Amino acid sequence: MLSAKMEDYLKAIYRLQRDGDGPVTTSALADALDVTSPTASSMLDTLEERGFVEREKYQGTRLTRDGETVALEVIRHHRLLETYLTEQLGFDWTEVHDEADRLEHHISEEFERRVAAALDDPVVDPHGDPIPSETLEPLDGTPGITLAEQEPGDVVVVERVSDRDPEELSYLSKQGITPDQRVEVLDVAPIGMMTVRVDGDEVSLPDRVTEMIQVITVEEAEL
Amino acid sequence: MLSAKMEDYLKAIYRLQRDGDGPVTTSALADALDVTSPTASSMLDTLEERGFVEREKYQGTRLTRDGETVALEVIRHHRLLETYLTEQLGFDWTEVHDEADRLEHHISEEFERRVAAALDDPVVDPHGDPIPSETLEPLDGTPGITLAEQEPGDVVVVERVSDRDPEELSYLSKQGITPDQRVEVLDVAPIGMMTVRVDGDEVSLPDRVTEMIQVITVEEAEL
DNA sequence: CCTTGGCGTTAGTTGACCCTAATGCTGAGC
DNA sequence: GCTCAGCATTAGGGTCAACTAACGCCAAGG
Ligand SMILES: [Mn+2]
Ligand SMILES: [Mn+2]
Ligand SMILES: [Mn+2]
Ligand SMILES: [Mn+2]
Repeated sequence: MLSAKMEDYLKAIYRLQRDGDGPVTTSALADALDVTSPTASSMLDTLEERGFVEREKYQGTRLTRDGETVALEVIRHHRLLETYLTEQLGFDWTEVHDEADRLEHHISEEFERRVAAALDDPVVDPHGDPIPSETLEPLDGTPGITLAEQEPGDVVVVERVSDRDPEELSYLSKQGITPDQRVEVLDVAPIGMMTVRVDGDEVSLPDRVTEMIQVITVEEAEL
Repeated sequence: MLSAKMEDYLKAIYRLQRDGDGPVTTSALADALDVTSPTASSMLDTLEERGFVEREKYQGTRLTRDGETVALEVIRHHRLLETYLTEQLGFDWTEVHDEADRLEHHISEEFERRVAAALDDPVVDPHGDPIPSETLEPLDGTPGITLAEQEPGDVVVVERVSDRDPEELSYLSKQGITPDQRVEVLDVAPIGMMTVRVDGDEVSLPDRVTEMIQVITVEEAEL
């Protein structure tokens, strides 16, 4: 069987592969997982041996279909758990990430099925992230538009908010920036910052944050 | 922090200490955890070093107050999880043990609180086992009466059914032997077996099973 | 084309958790 | 009081997943 760590590696490779272009470098992976390169490198050996990744020496790593399936499975667990903790157990949706990040490795398929059923088979989690189906079909990999790309006067609707940093997430939530929220861009400062209007209030956000907020047009949102 | 294994050791020592009389022998512990004696012995060294157990060389092991607290914590997690899985997620109560046995080591205190609240702070789990309080007060250690001790003609009410063996549990459940069920002893055979009437049906059970079924008198049950 | 800095891999170490084989203790029966 | 069986501990090893230190590759700049 796979250890929790191995699942974390596969999940991280999946993300990096989706966000970047070519194969995933060892150091990017090490960075994402907060381990040293040698540690990542030797784990990659193991994962290759078991058929979850393919590597070209010095040239980076790609997931095999098996590896992608495992990654999608873990992501499904994670997002179902976040949804469940939020909607059924009353967790604040800014606080669920760590809990889901641990439990995703420890629940059974039966647990997964029951949770999905209790939630009526949801297709997105509370951050707006898509939940892989039970059959683990690959997710649509097209990047989507971010708030950072918008210009003054543009009005868009928040689709997804990254859940990487709980503090950031909590702050955004307090400012009213959550999925389905309508946002108007007021000003783009040349110092890597943007001011938007949300629910009547003005909020300023640095680029590193607006880049993590995925949006759709108002027209798309009405569908 | 404590590993899942360490928690399992402490839980096992707690049980053996409660069921037996004196300190827990290394081989009994090894048996319970399905490891060899040397393995158990060296884990006990570690647990002693960390202050969770006290040992007298060759004379056995006892939990310290800290060790008991950890054991109670894990047992609380286990029993809350079993109750939650059964009552809120629709698991069959014969199938929850393994799931709870893994998850008990991985849920946060926040998760524990939310689950307890969702269940209205239950005091017994679906097998009839008492759930330690949030403050982890020691549980009442008095043994209780078992079905095995009853004689023909006695009528009692099931209080607790052991959840150690899922198959056994499933069989008993199918026969209607669950907490709060009234049972009449019809016959005690001299070959280590007993026949009882449950809900109109006759059921025969070997001693090793009736010893694991804790009962109370009909009068006690009415309180 | 050769150097050099950065990244990747290899080698060796550690800690957790398991094993088997050998040795040490203890108490019950002679 | 001695013996010996049974249990406990010690010794020695293995695997897994992390680490640090050392070494190898490679591409960009001189
Ligand atoms: Mn998340
Ligand atoms: Mn799954
Ligand atoms: Mn149980
Ligand atoms: Mn707890």
